[in-house]
Amino acid sequence: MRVLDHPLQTDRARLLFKALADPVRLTVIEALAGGERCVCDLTAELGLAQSKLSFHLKLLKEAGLLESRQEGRWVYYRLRVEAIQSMQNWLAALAARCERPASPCP
Amino acid sequence: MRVLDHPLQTDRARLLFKALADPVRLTVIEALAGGERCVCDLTAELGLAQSKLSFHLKLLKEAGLLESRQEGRWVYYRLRVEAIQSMQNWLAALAARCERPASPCP
DNA sequence: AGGATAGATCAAAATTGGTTGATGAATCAA
DNA sequence: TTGATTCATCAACCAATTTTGATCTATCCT
Repeated sequence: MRVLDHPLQTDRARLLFKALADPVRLTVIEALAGGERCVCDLTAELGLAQSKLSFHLKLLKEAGLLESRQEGRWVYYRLRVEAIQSMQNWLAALAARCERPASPCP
Repeated sequence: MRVLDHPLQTDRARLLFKALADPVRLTVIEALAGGERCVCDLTAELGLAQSKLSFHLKLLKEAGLLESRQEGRWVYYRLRVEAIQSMQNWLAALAARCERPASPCP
């Protein structure tokens, strides 16, 4: 991995972390871990105002954590497992760098 | 895992994600992935105002991502790999739930 | 002791984020 | 076509975070 690749990767990771840094969005994520759901379903189950849920769904989608498909009047959202894997990979790379032999002897 | 355990775990994860959801803090994290550093070192290397860096270091430490030790006038910060592992674990659990056989047949 | 340096803390200003209620677009059913 | 339903969008408001510059504490050196 070149050094200059890193900032981009990191910024992408940052957007993913930011997307998960909110209680409402985490609730949505956990609800969707069980599988695809339509918006009205989520609204009811989570007891959220419709515009509020819509706001967070959009944000999660833009971050790459969700994808959606329309079916008639309904819109179904689901988790993108690849996004979760990206985060895992980023964290794994970070952890790996921490395990390094440490700096040259003093 | 009981259902009621979950909110706590999730909220802890949320705080970690939040801590990583900032460009300055990610820069700090990456700098510390190379090993322990003193504050003045980081200030110089990252070109940050001292109070600004101090603010973010405190936040990262409170989130459990960093720990520090004082040596004379200097304070050294380092990454807590356990925190990174916590995040990895949380994500792995989430990903595992996504792989489920999906809901009962329709 | 006196001066210099490292770092933490604080309050005010600036910025960013989230919520709310209203409105709009698309789909469907009658 | 009309009315109902689902969802997205918008602007105004409110709340949380971040930045900045100043001040404070502790440690060290002379």
